[in-house]
Amino acid sequence: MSDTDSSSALREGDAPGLSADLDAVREALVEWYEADHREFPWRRTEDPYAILVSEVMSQQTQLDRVVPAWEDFLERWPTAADLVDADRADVVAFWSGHSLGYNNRATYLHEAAEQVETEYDGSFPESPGELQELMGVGPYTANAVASFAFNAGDAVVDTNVKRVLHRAFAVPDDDAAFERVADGLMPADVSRVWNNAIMELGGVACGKKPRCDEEGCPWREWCHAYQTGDFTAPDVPTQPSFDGSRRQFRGRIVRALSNHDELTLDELGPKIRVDYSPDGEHGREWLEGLLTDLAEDGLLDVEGSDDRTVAKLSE
DNA sequence: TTCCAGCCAT
DNA sequence: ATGGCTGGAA
Repeated sequence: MSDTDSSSALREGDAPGLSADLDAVREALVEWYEADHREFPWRRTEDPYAILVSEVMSQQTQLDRVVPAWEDFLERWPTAADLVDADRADVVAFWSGHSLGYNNRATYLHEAAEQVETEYDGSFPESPGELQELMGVGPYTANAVASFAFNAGDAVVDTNVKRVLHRAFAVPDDDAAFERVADGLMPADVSRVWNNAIMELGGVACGKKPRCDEEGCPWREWCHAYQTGDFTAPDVPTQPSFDGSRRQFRGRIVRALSNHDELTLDELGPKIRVDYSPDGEHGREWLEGLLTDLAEDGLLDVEGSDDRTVAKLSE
């Protein structure tokens, strides 16, 4: 169920292609998932901390690349209490060192662990609503953790689920409609297996390139796209190119500082771009702007000014 | 080029 | 409501 619209029934036009035989649709998906699915290590635990770590890492990062990072992370900080005791600089350095991207997610995770320790005495809340109060945890992640750790989540709606619902049941490309249909489709008290199953379907059989027959999609007999041959997916906004972007330089700064403890502007500049010159277009002023923003994101500490400015990863 | 289990700040 | 954040791989 959505955080914003907790008890909405389906509306006219939400799912013109949804079969009347809801129970058959539901059963087919769960049976398909249980018969065969990818093995990820976080699917073998019910520890909410371990699951939160996997979910935060998985946001915009391919799952195969998350596996080794997740294993290393939990070996280093096995519990939320261990993570709270860690220096934030070490958590950020770990994140950067494992090429997980979006370094501020490392700070969110560290902050969330602190919230669990101080506000919940070390034991995770179980409801999506409370989970969503944790730093870095939005509607998707709250329902994922509630589902996979406690079997107590509402239907998740991510890009996989949207694509599946849009194709299978002709749900219009509208967030509220996706929420209502996802809710209406999920059987009661099975959020753990259900949310795994529907995302598995979107990841394996109903990806950008559909593999309906190869993967034995359980919904072929009801699927609007399978019948019409129109596998259009909801638009995913395209990102501006990464090369030469501001994000690229933020990433390089974090990586440089995780290797060098602390650096002045003129030491750091040449490490992140070959054409750095203190008074040039990409000089101290430019670099200081990036550092200030990174500091506001809680990733860095910056002290001093002008040529004596020194940056390091935050404590 | 485009994609990938989103969330936060404004 | 919109922009910013990351980097490896297909």
